[in-house]
Amino acid sequence: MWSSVKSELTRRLADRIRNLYEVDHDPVVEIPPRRDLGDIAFPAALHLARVVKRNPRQIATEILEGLELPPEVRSVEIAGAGYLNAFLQRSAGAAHLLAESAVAPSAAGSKTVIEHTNINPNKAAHIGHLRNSVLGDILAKTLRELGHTVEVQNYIDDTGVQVADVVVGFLDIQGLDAAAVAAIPEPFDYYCWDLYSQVGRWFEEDPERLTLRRSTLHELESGSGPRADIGRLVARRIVARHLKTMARLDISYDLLTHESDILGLDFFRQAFDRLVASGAIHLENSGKNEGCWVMPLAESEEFAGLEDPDKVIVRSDGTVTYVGKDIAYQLWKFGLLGRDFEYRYWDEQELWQTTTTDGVAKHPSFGGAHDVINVIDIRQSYLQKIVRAGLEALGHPEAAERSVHFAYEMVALSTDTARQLGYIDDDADPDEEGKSLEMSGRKGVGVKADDLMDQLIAKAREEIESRDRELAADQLTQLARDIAVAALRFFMVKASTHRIIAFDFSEALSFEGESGPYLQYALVRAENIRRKLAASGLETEVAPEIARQLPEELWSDDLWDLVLCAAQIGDTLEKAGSTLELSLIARHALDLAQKFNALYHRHPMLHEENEDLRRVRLVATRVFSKALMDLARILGIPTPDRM
RNA sequence: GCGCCCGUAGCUCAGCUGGAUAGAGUGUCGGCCUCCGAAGCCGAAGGUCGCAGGUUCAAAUCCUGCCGGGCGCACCA
Repeated sequence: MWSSVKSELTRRLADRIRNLYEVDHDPVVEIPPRRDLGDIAFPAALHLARVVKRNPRQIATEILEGLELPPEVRSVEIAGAGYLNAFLQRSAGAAHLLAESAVAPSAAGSKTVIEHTNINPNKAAHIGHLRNSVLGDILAKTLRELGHTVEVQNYIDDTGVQVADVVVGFLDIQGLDAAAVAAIPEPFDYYCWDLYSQVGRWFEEDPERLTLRRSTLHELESGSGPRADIGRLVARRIVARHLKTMARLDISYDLLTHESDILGLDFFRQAFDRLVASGAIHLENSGKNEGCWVMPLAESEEFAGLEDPDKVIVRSDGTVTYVGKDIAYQLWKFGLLGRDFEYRYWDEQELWQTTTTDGVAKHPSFGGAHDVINVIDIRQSYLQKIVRAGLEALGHPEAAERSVHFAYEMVALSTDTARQLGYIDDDADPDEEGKSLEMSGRKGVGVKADDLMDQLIAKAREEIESRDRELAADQLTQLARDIAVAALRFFMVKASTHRIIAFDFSEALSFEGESGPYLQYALVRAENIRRKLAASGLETEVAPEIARQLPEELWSDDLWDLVLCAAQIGDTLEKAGSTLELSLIARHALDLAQKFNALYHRHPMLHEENEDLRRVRLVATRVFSKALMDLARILGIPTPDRM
């Protein structure tokens, strides 16, 4: 009803304006700041003042005169400088929201591939990775809600430099063989976290040692030899850990795609031949890129001003850069490569993954997307542009157009947190005061995702226990987890994508104010009211037909404001989906919860004698719960009924 | 050097395609648990919207130029 009444009013207004002034005007829709001003505002008269050369209020009067109102609209008034403000039928509007969801799938079901997480399989996941995974997961849920078919892929860079470095650590520093690496106890990803930063220092001590990285990288790419064996082992063990970490946050995937399979199945060779044939890349015969296959970017406006106008796709030693492999992968995602992976099911992890040779005959169909969204931090914008340029060069401008880079800013550590963890000395340079510290897997600087989860769960448990909730042990465990998940996911999604998050322990561990638990608490209260109503033998539900008949004047502005806020969640999801600004969903959820919590103290239900008034309040509460449950589901925030 | 992002209350941030008294959270101070759960609510204090121009009936919002901070421009990803 919300969107239909908006568009109907807009249409009638546009008609009226055309008849009156013979101009085509597309009326802007706004929401007035207060309910006493109205529910939908049209500043059309203000915009027309210049064209029509008349006082806005006068124009508004002329438009309003003879404007036929849709049945959902009670009245339209002129306000302020010349706003046309519509007031909706409140009982009817609320009844409508009781009967139907405020979210209507709009997409036609076309397939979207979302790539997210993509953590290098050589160390534990840290909170920066969590931002990626949480955003990717919420994006997938949002698009599904809007009617898209979504396939989530987690790309495993198991043949890259980062894995190579850990292999060097095991083999050349620690002198371990594959069996010994396999025998290292869990948490294996924590072990590698330390080893990886150790390798970095080891290389710095003697740059000659970098030849070991090079030869390891070669072996990883060819897939045979002791270094390749250890590489595979490391990648598999780490990925298993990452999946477990993500599962704690209810994040899962449809498919793991391995870079090694892109190489093993000659995906890159396929793409390479086409890149050469199309002239998109050429072999450099001189200069600093001598012996490399490069993609010239100088002519493209998008890449203007680069220090080096060429991007290396194949290194002089014959190995392929990440971008090269990613072009092949991107082609496959669109079904444009002309070949497919083999697939097998990873039983322990319960998900499909690509493979090179031992695939099974029966598997779901993967790839072949209409749209592709890559969730990757903003620092990789340059590389993502090159991937798009590659698609374009290969004659797929439409695929390039539908390749979206969902870029988000980094997670850094706040000064306080960095100091707590010992990354900054207490007597550090005063100039550094107040500056956040960038995390670095290479340097071993960061907060591990599992550590944060553990702390959140412990804190939640403490909070619950302090309240004497009389829960069984397993209920307490479950609830502590639910609250921790809510806190963490909300923390990651409430920030705008273009903002750097300065991660601060005290802020992340707060369950008050703008937090996930705040949302849960509002829902718990709403549910609790219904339990109490039931216990008193009162009705806990109002049928839409009854709600429609409730006296209009019982709707106070504040109660109606909550309903109107709930009516708009569909708009927010649409906007979040189209702009990739998922924080809008979090903000809207907060807005709902804040409004409800405020009403909660002003409009008691149990002790209200007037049956109709009680019903109006119950309707508002039900509409609120439904809307916030919808948003919580999309945000991946669990909704316990007690806490 | 070129490109992108940020600069709004002590701190962390909202503020949508210009529009109705610049809003939250947190912190500080003061209230509210014989009354549907105080992880909550109510109130107070707190802002030259980085600076300077410009466009406009109207600018935190658009344009230009500065200043301050961050990031990118690898044979790492």
